[in-house]
Amino acid sequence: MSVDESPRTLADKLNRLFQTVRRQGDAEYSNVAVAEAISKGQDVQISHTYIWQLRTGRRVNPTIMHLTALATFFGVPVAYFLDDAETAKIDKDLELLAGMRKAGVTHIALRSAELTQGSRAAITEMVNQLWKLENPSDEDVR
Amino acid sequence: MSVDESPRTLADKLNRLFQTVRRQGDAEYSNVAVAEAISKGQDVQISHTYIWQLRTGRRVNPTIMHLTALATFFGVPVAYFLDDAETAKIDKDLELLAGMRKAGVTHIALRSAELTQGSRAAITEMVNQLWKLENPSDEDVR
DNA sequence: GTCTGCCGTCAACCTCTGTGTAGGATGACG
DNA sequence: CGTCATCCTACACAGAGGTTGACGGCAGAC
Repeated sequence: MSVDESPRTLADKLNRLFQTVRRQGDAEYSNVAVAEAISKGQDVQISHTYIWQLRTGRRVNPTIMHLTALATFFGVPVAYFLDDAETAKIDKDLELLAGMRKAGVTHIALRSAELTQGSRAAITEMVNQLWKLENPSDEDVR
Repeated sequence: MSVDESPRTLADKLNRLFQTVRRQGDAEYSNVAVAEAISKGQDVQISHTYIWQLRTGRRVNPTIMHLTALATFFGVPVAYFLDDAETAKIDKDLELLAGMRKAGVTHIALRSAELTQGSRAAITEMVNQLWKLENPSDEDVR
């Protein structure tokens, strides 16, 4: 894995954390140190062996309990471990959705939902036409 | 749990999703329906019984694989289940989100958000007219 | 009525996550 | 050199995560 590239697997992400988050600018935390710190600091038990398995990709499907414990220790949001393309896409939609409140689109959406099939189709068509008019460059739909 | 309060436990959060995210404005998805949809749509196996166990709080510590599968199905980021701040934020949009999911409306809403002010006004007007036509009894709601 | 289909519930079961424990490698200190 | 300490690695196994299959309840169709 090159240094300036985004880590992709869970193991990569975890290793990246070990590599960057250090105490006093010293050497990396050891698996044992992290396991002990978590077991004492939070009321979650975790073994150094298991951390090693996660780092080496031998185990890839931890429970949310252990994942949050690790995230908490390294001071990153849990989403750090889960953030993939799919999540990014959903986030984008949600962002747009939130912005729609201000734009007054909420009304359109909620009302449209209560219309008959035919009326909705008409609205869809109209929206599409207007959109094409205003976005001549973009060819296809998301 | 009161309706306008943010759900706290995993079970609560999951139930909230079932309650708000429905198809065609109909009844809630059944556990069986969700299990089948996930097993077919994504390449993740999950049993309806297990979904029930999660909803009733009998199991509280799922693996990230199953959690992401559920989040993906309901169209929310995985962080919804894990980060309470994120949960509160998303909950606000959930009602709107539920409205969007009804047939054809997602497209209308998302596209409308990208239109110019004038076009949006035109659409709004058209929707309003149609809505009044189809709902003669209701004078002015919401 | 009863048949069919789908639902939520339950308990027994199986799979795999996560642990205990120990081996080998390396470096610090005497 | 030997000893101690601490690390990463390995592997068997306990037990929690997740599944299977069956039961009773409830609605609609015949």
